[in-house]
Amino acid sequence: MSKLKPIDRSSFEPPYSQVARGMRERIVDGQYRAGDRLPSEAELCALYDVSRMTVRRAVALLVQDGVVFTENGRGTFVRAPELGAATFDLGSLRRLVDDAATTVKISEARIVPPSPRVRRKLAVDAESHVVAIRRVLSSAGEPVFYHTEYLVFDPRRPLVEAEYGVTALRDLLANAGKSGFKYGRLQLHASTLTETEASYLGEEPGMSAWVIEHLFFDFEDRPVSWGRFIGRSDRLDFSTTVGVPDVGKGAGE
Amino acid sequence: MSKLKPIDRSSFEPPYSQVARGMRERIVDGQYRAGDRLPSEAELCALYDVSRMTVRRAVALLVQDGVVFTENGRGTFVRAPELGAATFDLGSLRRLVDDAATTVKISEARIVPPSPRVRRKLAVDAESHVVAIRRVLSSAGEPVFYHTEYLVFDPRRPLVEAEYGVTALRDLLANAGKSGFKYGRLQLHASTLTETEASYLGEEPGMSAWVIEHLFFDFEDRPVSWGRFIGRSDRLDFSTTVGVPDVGKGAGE
DNA sequence: ATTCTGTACCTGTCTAGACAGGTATGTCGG
DNA sequence: CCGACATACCTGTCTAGACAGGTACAGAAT
Repeated sequence: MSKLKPIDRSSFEPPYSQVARGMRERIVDGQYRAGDRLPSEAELCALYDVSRMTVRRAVALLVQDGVVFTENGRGTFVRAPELGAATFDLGSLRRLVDDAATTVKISEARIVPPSPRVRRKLAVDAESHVVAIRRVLSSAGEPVFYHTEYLVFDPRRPLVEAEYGVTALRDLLANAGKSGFKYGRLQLHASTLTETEASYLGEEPGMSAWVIEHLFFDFEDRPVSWGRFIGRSDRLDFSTTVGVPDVGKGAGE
Repeated sequence: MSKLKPIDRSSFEPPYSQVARGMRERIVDGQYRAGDRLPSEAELCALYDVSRMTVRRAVALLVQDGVVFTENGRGTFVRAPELGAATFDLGSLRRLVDDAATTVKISEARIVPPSPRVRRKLAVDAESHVVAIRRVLSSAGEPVFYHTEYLVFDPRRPLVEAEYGVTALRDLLANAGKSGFKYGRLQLHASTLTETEASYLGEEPGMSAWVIEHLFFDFEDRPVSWGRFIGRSDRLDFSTTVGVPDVGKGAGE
């Protein structure tokens, strides 16, 4: 066990990241394999000539990435890639909305009495009203997603037209900074296009599609917005990796 | 700004977790809202009477959960819930396989010449052979998932029958400890059941379904296993939350 | 009025050491 | 043979302090 890769103190990359990258490389190389125990923190301190907190931070990075796991009193071990540990994110949906070539057209925005389903979702009675918004998201002129949203209508605070537009959607998806929501629940479904949805998207009914259902709550835990994104299954990319595919990504904070 | 909740030094919950929970509660209460700046680390040190590293660990927990974000030189701010930041995991698939009521039946396991698609996925030529495995996962007697897998056949190392069975699948999904894979790529698709798939699952063709496609690589970055899980869309739960739904979950390590 | 600069404040990073508690293992006494 | 105990090693947690570098703002120089 020798000091194979000493820390470059003049580098812009801080030591904890260099240590993490070094260990990651050894795992990728196969020097340490699934189940193997890594050198103890004290040993790594000596190997890289850094303090223990720095080593622990490096290890914490690898733990966070699912590359290794620690057991109290035993050591740090390389984790085997697990299919069940995979996570998928909505990155491609976010990219779609952030893309300049994406346009949002509001096909409908009016105050309606709530349907039974909307009543149940938004926990409102039949006498109240909701704002129904339907949008079509297009990328490069081609319709990609059909979005329906129902907002609890508050007659005391009439909303500005702009709030239903593109900005509101962008705030919902990307960083809002200021949104009236406390939290939201999301569900991902596999479904098929109805005739209405297919007509909006220029596809054929029965085609397999994604449904992203979202329900947002205000600070009093009352539901205020319920809606669904519906789009062709090939327009959203849910792909991910388990294990240690490459090293390049471990550097950024 | 007073010491509202002093740290309980006799509690089993370590101080860093108590601090994180305290700040989380204040955010949930609406005391701090999206965009607001939290007290600086030095202020939190004084408020809770702990060292700065303890405060930083607490903040790091909240950052990891997406509750707050930090900006160098400016401070720590409450993050607004973003739909685009949502992540989905395969927890329900893992639970399904871990469940004692789940059975795995191998409907086929034999050495076959690879189809063009399998040849492409596994990067093998037409002269080589692959092991084709088809499994049906049932929960409480009811078929839930249909799994097809193709393994590169290595004649030098004939595999044990058991490796194709339930154990191999469990290792693939839950913690394996020792697997021959270095990493894997996963893709989630929305699709519809073909006639073959529907017959295995006791459903009707055309029904919307999940497809989880997986491709695993060995330590020489060569693909060794390609396969797909196919199942009814209502048998996998892809639900998640954005923002701060509740406080109870912040305690565990 | 504009630009530059110092300063206060903030997060980011690192150190050296300390104690607690879990884990594995060997030894000793029964 | 076997259980109890001591011990070495490991990760988990915390402290007090230090320096670096980014940010914002007020005041000085132009």
